[in-house]
Amino acid sequence: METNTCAAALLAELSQAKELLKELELNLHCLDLCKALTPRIASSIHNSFLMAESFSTKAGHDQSLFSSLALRPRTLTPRRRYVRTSHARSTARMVMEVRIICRKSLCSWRRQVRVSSVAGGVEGPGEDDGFIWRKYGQKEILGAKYPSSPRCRAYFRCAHRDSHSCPAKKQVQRSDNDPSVYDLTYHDNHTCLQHPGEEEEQGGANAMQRDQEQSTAAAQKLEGEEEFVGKIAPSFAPLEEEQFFIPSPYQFGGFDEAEGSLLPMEFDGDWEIGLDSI
DNA sequence: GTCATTTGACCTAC
DNA sequence: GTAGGTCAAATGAC
Repeated sequence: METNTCAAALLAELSQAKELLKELELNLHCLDLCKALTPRIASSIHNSFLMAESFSTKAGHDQSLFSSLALRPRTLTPRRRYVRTSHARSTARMVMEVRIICRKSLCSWRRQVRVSSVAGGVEGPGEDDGFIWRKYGQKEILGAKYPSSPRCRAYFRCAHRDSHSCPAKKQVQRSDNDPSVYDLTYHDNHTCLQHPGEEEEQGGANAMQRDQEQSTAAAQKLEGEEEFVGKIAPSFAPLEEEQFFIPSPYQFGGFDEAEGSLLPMEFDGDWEIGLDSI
């Protein structure tokens, strides 16, 4: 594919993702619409990454996507940087927005859980999502609105982190707007349910069944008893800098329509615009 | 004795 | 320098 054609296709895909995200932002109050939009956005972003990856692989590092964005080296010092043209700037802004959205909306997500006043402490709802968590830290948070409440955020990781290398984590913090509401921020998905470890394999069907039951219970909890608020709204903070860098490899998530859940996937493409690491 | 939690220290990004 | 996130030794519960 010719360079300009590749760039145009990528820009079109990114534009579509941006439009879908705007639509999502406007309809955050409508859960059904959000659910419908999310896989379309994830698909569009995924396609963009695939395009960029194949583009980059085909054209080579310095002559790849970013040369088509009219990025030109200002200096050939060990930390090469690029000065962007206006066209490149708008394109780069789009890429950066997608990156922010990937990080904020797909790698992590947040929901709020209303609990009774009986439940005290920053742990709040505890293990009510059906997963087993281990607390590994607690931190005081500045500027909390309710000084009487525990002004801290508790950090939990999946209890199967060691045995299954499960990366799932969550943060629990009392909401500033309503002390009876806890903000739960999740990072990464559970892999322990999808990849049973050695002890389950040795233990046979019982352990597998237990995991499946736990998974089902968790799903029922998520759908039923708790108040789903939505994913973190994407941020579109204006870019002030003339230069920017995108780290690589970059971890982002994808929406599995069949599973109805967010799945982590590793992007290992070349997205170093600034070549900062050279 | 084992395991989970607590909490101060440390690390890293901004 | 500061704040957020993580580590790991100490502590407590069973």
